Amino acid sequence: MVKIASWNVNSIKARLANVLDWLSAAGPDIVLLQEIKSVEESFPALEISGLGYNLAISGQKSYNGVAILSKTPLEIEHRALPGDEGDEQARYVEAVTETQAGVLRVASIYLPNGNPVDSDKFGYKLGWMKRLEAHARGLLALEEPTILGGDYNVIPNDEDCYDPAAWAGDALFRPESRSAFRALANLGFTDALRAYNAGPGAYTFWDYQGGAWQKDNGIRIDHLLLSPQAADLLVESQIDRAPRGKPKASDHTPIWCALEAGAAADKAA
DNA sequence: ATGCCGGGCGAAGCCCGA
Repeated sequence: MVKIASWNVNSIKARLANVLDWLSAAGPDIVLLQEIKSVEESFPALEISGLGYNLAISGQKSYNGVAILSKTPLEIEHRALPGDEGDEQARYVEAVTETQAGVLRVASIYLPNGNPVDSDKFGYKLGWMKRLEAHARGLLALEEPTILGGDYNVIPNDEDCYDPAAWAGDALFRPESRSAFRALANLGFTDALRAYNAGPGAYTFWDYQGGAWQKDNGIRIDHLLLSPQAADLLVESQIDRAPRGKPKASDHTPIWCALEAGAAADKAA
């Protein structure tokens, strides 16, 4: 079984102890990190490789930054999302790795927030999503097990939000954002969590403010999208709430899925 | 609640996040 997780850590330096604790406790094989807020040179590589992980990093000073950790060696395919050479923000890294469930292609995605919606940030978000859809179309044509995971900054449906009315108009909830997310998913991806968990209350983010965690005022914005070949291997997917309740927590908590070779054959039998 | 927290930067106070 290969366990693949995604976690927006909101600074890898501020979160190092929490991240090391969780890696040791949960033992994921592959981890997609977002908002590391670090360039590659100052990423705590020694500490993380000490737990047996190989690294693929697309870093940036102060903002953004994504990484892939994997217990099997990584071959980097892309350090940025194709389609705009002028885009300087570190929000995408893609690699392939040979696991016991076969060769997997994984991408760590930090999709732009897009607020405020009357600024060019919203246009940047929607443009970024268009580029992601175009790239994902090409990835699907490869017919490989592929996982596009990360902080999508999109609340897909009303049930993914504690109070839809409070989020109406927000860039995470605007019809344009949700429509773009559906267009991507509808190319043929499986939302791993929703394959195993129906209904409301499956949140991955709780604001630091207003006691959101204590009140469970959460939203689901971190997603694992699986190509058909990856979905055939899917055996489980969950949100791990434990890290959000720890001291000095990130405002996001990890989401993970498990893939197993021969899962489709087992399901059919 | 267009920032109540929290992080980066850098050494006060602003930028940014969702």
